[in-house]
Amino acid sequence: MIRISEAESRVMHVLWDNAPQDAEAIIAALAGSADWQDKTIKTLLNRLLRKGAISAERDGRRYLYAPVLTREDWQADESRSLLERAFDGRLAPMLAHFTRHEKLSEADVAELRRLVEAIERRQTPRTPQ
Amino acid sequence: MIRISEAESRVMHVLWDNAPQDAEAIIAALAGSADWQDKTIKTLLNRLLRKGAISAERDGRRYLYAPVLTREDWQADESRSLLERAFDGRLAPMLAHFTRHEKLSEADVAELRRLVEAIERRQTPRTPQ
DNA sequence: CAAAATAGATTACGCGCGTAATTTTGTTTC
DNA sequence: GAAACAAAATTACGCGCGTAATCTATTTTG
Repeated sequence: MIRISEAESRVMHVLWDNAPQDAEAIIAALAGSADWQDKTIKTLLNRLLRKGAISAERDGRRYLYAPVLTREDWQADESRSLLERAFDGRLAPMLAHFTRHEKLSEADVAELRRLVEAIERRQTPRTPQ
Repeated sequence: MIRISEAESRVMHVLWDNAPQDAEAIIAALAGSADWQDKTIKTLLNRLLRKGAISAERDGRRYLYAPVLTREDWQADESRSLLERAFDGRLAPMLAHFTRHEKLSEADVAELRRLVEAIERRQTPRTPQ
């Protein structure tokens, strides 16, 4: 599993939103959110490359970078890590935590209800045939 | 916010399950799960002390350690961190991820349904008065 | 073509972490 | 009381991370 650091993940977000991009564009995209020198971002790009989290295709004198690790796979890795580390792998307590401790908008609640119902339909066919 | 490392959190789990305990008991409790020398665990205890995550009360020639950081607070910190880092702070996509990608037992689903309904009762009183 | 600019590659450096070993201090035993 | 033991305190060390600066090679400009 490709493990990326917090700082590296911020660079990944830029590429997940739009790829491929060259270093200059990535630096520009991060100018607002992160207070980093351009060299810092180059370092992060190189580390991501070495880890195989992104690819680099030469384009003249520059490289075009693109994600290899997908956002979904990374979210899955991080989520599973939290689940194991903090909730002993048990999903229900974790979901209970989120619903109790995070403020849910009405839209969140509606979404959650839809999810539950979708799962129930898939999992426990209520009236067979 | 008290930040503890992965290894440190394993020591915390022992104390969350049972406190106070002396170093020897903690070492014994970890003997099965972690493959650590006793010195390693002592180091982790000292780091947790310096961070203020645990307390140590002298008891003869030993210390009795107890959590200061609670399991619930730590779970909340870690959960929020994941939510921000990986899901841009938006809860619905995160919940969707969990329900889609993790295998839910029937008990999980039932629990989830109870949660949704509890939230709905609290949040959107369906038929006022 | 020489000089300047620039993208990328290499190197840097302090800090926390994982993983202990060594040293000190206080207690128990002969 | 000296020796042995044990618990705690201190020190160690390589690695990744955050955060760059410096070096190198190539392109652009005058």
